[in-house]
Amino acid sequence: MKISELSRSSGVSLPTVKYYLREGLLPPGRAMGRNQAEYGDAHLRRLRLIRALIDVGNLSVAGVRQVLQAVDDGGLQGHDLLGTAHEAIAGTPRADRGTAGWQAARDEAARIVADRGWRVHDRAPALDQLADAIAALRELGQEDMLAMVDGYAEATERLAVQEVGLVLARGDRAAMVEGVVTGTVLGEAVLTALRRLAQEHTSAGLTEPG
Amino acid sequence: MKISELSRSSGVSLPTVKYYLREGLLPPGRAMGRNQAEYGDAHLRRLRLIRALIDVGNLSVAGVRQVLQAVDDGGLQGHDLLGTAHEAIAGTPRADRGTAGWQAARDEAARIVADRGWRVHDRAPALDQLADAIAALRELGQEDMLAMVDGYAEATERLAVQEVGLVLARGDRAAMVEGVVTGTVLGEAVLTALRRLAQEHTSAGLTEPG
DNA sequence: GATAGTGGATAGTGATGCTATCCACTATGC
DNA sequence: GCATAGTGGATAGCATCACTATCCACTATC
Repeated sequence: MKISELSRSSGVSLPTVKYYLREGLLPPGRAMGRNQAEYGDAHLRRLRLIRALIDVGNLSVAGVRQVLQAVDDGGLQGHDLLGTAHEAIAGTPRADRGTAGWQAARDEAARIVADRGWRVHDRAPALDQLADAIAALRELGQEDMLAMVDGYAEATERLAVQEVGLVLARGDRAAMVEGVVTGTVLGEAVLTALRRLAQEHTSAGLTEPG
Repeated sequence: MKISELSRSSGVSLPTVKYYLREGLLPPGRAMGRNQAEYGDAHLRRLRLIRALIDVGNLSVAGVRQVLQAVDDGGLQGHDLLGTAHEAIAGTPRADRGTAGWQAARDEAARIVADRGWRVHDRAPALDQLADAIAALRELGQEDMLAMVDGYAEATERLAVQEVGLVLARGDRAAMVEGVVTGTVLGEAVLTALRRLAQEHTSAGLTEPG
């Protein structure tokens, strides 16, 4: 497959394909001459994955690169890969990390996790993100919302068992790796979309006469 | 309170406060003279809300403006406000909407919702987002992940009842409005952070010997 | 009366994610 | 065998976004 065909069959514009090649998101094709290279099905798949991570998962190009490097790192096991994926989707940290209010929220986050008996790395980016959200809720005087935390934790724990089981069920490593990435990023997109729909339905039912 | 004090006590730089004023995110202060205005507690609260939506909720400035306009629109009831919030956080749509694969995914999304008996507006942005994610999963050959959809829907439905109940429990309209916005946006941040932590815990437990 | 600060306007900045153009060269179709 | 379309590679340009900086005439405050 030539680069133009790769572009056509993926729906990604040719300059953009070249851009991804430059940025190292897409591995170079097999060189067939000075100015000719052959791209395969793996490239097409990879290109689709890139677009999904960017469009659906809202990852930055840099985040995608990080994820893909982890995917390509044959030495990485499932669990470490998950950590890398989480780091890549973490995004820019809030400015107020380090203030007293944030530290308190961070402690609260650690306590929530500990109370559940969850064993997570204490430098997990998600802990900081949880602290960000808790700090913001407190700062805004919306602490009553924190009553939801238990429900969220309970639900996500149950779901995580299914999710991890699903990925492990695949058996071979390559498929598991892809499963971790897509499960983490696209699964999140599915979950939040469903959450919004559920909210809409429930809010209509509880606040309207019909 | 003068603008400099507003800046200082919110932690937002003065040029940025001016920028938010220009952009209409922050209402102008009460003019006390040609070049002097008075800002109150409401401005401080609003500024904190803006930062939370931007930093924690990953909203764009335009999205924040949309949300805040809805918040300030006294005529909007709880349910419509929720819709507006969902529109504001929707972001840029995927390019491939309209392809056959996407349409199929969109139909699937509609069916999932219908099977649950959820009554949602059929132009809800979350339906398109769900379709985006489903289409991406199918395109990548990760359809086995769709087995999670039931679990997600079940969980989010249960949570939505609690969430909506929590907001309704507030009684007065202004507090409910703030609750909808923070519950939607910051609640999502809390949920996804917890999801990642739960995954990490579960993955460690199921894939490692310890 | 000096000075620091104000609201308002306008311009500049850095990052990001492409997009466009140019180049020397080559596969391909006639 | 030769025109032409396409190639890999390099470099430059562009639009958007979220600020950030500067300037201004003016005024509150010490």
